[in-house]
Amino acid sequence: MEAIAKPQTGLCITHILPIRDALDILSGKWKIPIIVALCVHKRRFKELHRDVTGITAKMLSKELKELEMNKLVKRTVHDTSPVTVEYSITEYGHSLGPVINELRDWGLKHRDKIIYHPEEA
Amino acid sequence: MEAIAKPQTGLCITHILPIRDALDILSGKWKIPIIVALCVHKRRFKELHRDVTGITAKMLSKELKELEMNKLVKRTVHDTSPVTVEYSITEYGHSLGPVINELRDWGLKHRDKIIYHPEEA
DNA sequence: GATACCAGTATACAACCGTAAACCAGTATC
DNA sequence: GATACTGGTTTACGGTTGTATACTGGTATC
Repeated sequence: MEAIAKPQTGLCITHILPIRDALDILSGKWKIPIIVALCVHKRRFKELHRDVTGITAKMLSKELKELEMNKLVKRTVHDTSPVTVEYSITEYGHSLGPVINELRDWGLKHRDKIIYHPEEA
Repeated sequence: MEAIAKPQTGLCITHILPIRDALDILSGKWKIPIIVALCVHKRRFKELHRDVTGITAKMLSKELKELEMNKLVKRTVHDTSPVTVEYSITEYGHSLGPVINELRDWGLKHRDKIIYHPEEA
């Protein structure tokens, strides 16, 4: 790369990099649906598997691990028999609320636009 | 990739589906960086290729087509020689502003958290 | 003993995302 | 003629994402 900083370097640091950070954590088909489901109330693995429509056990397991690593979701093992595992959203996970709300608002508006004005520029 | 996801019930319709719609359109490594770059000012292909650090021509071409299909970006061909092509953000593209701002805010806060409180729950 | 539920794993596979590099036509400059 | 600019496309390839199916071990129920 170049030794001399490009003019948009400032733009990158303050505008693009944090967005990439956020997208890295939230990307993929399932993470946000899982978070939304857990925001309503905590759930066990099989309950999540049923409630997050279409996800496979492998993906659910993988996504939950990543969300736990990022401190967005908490995994609690209860010493019952058989063992039950409970997933809940952390306080930090709740900090995603505004992001999720904006995404949802935009998605709803977009859906309206697609349905009612499909050909409009 | 479907423009509109399958019909479902309750929580899904009002909360999860619109988020999926939004993510379908914005997903991937490059779309939001491209939109952010174009928000600053319109650019030609090669300029974008230089300014969106790391993207390949193939991906840039592909992403621009998808963004154009979704009316977020406008492609204008100028009858110069050689032909110049100009990409600009549409008014509809600007409607993503709040989403991008929230993502950026959260990404900045997350970065702070990772840097200053890496072990905290 | 047979079945079912719990929380996942294991394996195999397909599709998509993304990279690297070469290549195209047309115009202009050296 | 050689090179470089314009805006891309083509080919080849690897890595990740995501799906499908089967399976584990322990407990409880029928």
